[in-house]
Amino acid sequence: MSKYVTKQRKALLNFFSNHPDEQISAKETLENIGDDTISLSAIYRNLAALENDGLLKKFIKPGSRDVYYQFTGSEQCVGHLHLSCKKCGHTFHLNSESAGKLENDIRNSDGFTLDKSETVIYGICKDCNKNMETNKL
Amino acid sequence: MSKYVTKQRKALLNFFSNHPDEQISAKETLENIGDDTISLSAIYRNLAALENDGLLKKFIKPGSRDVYYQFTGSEQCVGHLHLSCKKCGHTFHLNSESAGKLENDIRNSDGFTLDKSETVIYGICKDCNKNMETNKL
DNA sequence: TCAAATTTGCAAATGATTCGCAAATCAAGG
DNA sequence: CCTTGATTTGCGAATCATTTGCAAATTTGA
Repeated sequence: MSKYVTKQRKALLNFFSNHPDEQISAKETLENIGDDTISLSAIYRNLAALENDGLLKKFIKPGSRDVYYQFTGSEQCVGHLHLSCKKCGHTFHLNSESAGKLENDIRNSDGFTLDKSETVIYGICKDCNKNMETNKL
Repeated sequence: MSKYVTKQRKALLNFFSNHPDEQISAKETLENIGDDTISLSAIYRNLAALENDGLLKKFIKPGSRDVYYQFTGSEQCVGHLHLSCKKCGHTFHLNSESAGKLENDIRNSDGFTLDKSETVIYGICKDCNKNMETNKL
């Protein structure tokens, strides 16, 4: 898809590789990159290209109206299923054993082939669960 | 949240209960309801209310720019994890045994509590897998 | 260094979603 | 059934993110 390596694309990929698992909006990526010679259009076009290449996930957080992006093309992300906490917003990786089991279960019972790079599992993370317990007492 | 049962809300809920697992945009729900005395505003407000009540999932399909809604409050849906096929767009329920295993695995290994009603698992369904095989030969 | 292909910035266009407000509808009680 | 206060609606205007057209700038490979 993308043929030329431009400053804009480099900046974007550089940002994502320094912020693995960050879930972020288009505008926020630009703000974070902080280079005002880069336009929002370029950001949008590059995000679309990355998504097209399967390196980027695009989604809405439950309850939010905003569109978020998350890079899934980095070494540390490839092959992992993502868990996203609805409370704190942090992202975690499902351990590969459980992920493998799920993958097999789904394939065997439903003939369904899981796409790890597209899937986000929502719920409440360990810490947030703890905090909710604590605050209840 | 919602206090009054209005015609608009009834129509929306009626549509969803007749179309379990349908993934559909706001505008499409209105077109499907086909009552031109109902406004898009009302649709949006009711969709937001349902989402707020946890009866509706809101998401973007990979590759698409549109926002889709899926009712998760019906009997047949409650407690099921959804599988969404990236090819044909159909939705399936993960069998409850696999879903239960996944839920336990995630909780035991990561302390993460799965939210079934928010999560959509993406991949390729059985039939589409078959077709892809067939067309390859 | 040159030319063709690609990408960019800008500003304008698009399109979905939200919002304000007066009018219509709803639920509950008399 | 009426009446009344609370809630919801429809409308049209306002927002706001995203896309697009096009000329200029950048990139790549020869």
